[in-house]
Amino acid sequence: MIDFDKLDKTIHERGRLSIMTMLVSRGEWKFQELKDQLKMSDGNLITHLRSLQKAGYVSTEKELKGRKVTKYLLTRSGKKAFKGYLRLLEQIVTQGSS
Amino acid sequence: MIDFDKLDKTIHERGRLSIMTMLVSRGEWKFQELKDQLKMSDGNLITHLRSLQKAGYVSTEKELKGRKVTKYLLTRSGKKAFKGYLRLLEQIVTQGSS
DNA sequence: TTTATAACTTTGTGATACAAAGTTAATTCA
DNA sequence: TGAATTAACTTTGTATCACAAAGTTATAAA
Repeated sequence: MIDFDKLDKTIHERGRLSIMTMLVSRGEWKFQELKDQLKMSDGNLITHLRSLQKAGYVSTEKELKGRKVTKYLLTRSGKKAFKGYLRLLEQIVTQGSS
Repeated sequence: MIDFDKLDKTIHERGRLSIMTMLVSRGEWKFQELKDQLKMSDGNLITHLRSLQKAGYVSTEKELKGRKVTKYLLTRSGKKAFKGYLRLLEQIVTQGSS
């Protein structure tokens, strides 16, 4: 039996899942890029990013030169948590396809 | 890019995802069996089952003889929707593992 | 006919997704 | 220089929803 208690709720929510998937597929994303790709409102996006930061999954880098730009990236812990999440997805896919 | 808009919210929620995964792995489940396996309260379980029924994903069978027992099973449409959902999960897993 | 059980329904609470509008700081342009 | 623009927020309000707990109904066993 799959242990659904282990399903990470922070990652599982659609908005944050899409963010995590982007961050894992490419190292860094600017706030604006995430917003454009994911078509979220500022408020919604920042709130999800804050949840992910609060969970320790995401960190930021500010560009000191030029325009005010914030880049978001996965932490080591974020990568690990996402890997664990993916393992659970795999179990679901496997069980659902058998 | 994965289209997260296509992610079926009815299925994606943890409780209902666990129900759907059970139903696809074995044809029929009694209410009591689901409750025992998933450790949900009556109210929570029935509410999720109702949502799934409302979406047309789940149907019921009542035993006419003996005790009052209700069995739950996937509809054709539920199987199809779940397959679509799994395809999206596969995309996430693939993208996340590359 | 009392008791027990399955399958509900109802109600209340707390969490949260999301949009919209407002704020702040820095940069560019007139 | 200062007005306008832009990025990155914060705040606020709403609507949804997960979940638990307690109450209801119908059936069956004792």
